[in-house]
Amino acid sequence: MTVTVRRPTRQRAAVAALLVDIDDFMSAQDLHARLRAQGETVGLATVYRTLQAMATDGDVDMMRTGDGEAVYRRCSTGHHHHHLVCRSCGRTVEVEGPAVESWADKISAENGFSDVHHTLEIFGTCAACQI
Amino acid sequence: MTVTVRRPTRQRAAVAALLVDIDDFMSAQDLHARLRAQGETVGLATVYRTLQAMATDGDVDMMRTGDGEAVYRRCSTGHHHHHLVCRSCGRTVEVEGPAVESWADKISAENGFSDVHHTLEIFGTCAACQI
DNA sequence: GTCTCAATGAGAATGATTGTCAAAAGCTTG
DNA sequence: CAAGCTTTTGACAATCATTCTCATTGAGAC
Repeated sequence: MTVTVRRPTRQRAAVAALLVDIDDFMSAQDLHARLRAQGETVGLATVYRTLQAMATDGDVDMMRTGDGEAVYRRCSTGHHHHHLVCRSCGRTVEVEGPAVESWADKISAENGFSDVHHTLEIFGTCAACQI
Repeated sequence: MTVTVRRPTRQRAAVAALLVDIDDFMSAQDLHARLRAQGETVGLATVYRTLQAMATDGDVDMMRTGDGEAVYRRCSTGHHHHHLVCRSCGRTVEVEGPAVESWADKISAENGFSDVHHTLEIFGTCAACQI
């Protein structure tokens, strides 16, 4: 078991803090811009590296928008879960679907696939945005 | 209802033909390189435009790889379906999951989301690749 | 304090994708 | 078939997110 050590730094703390404040998916670029706007001095490359590290550690969720941009969001639970995202305002609801998980496992097994992993996101318009 | 007219051209035919031959997901760059290798003269921009048009028309499936690159594949059915992709050899199996569809709809409705749409892909190692 | 190594940052580099715009190619009509 | 009109193409520039490089800085251990 490999345990990667991550040193706590001011930049890492700033990124984590902003992720707690905002609670919708945000791109690395966006996050960097906001940090700069707040007066924090953090390099763009650092934001990318930090987000990737946090995603690897399971501290944030990473998702791809329709045009392939990576967006991140603080993860409320360590559980495996999926998202229901409003395509208009970005509001996100974390959802779980045990049935989906077992369906994916069954399908994989039936086709001889092992070591499987899946991605599932649902996009729509939330109640507040469909006025 | 808007009906977009698309003119049949040599380039469009070449792309379609190659997609029939290869039956795994392929990126626009990759497709372009293969066409060139075959001696076809097709511009890269044209390949991108053609693939996007075909995806819009539902003639091919578009998916994003783990690193955000768009990959395309000929669609065997017009039905809504998902993919089980071997992360090693790229072999793809089209799968359907009625249960997943209804689960997604239910979850969306419960949270007040409308006009929903979802993405779901399963990645794993196929039987042939796990030797 | 000092030593060591991970972390940072500025900017260059990469690489996919899109935009531009003049030239070429499909239809349609005469 | 020719003319006219419109879409499509292609070479190349432009974007833009992401990664790389490498000298400098900062954290933790002793």
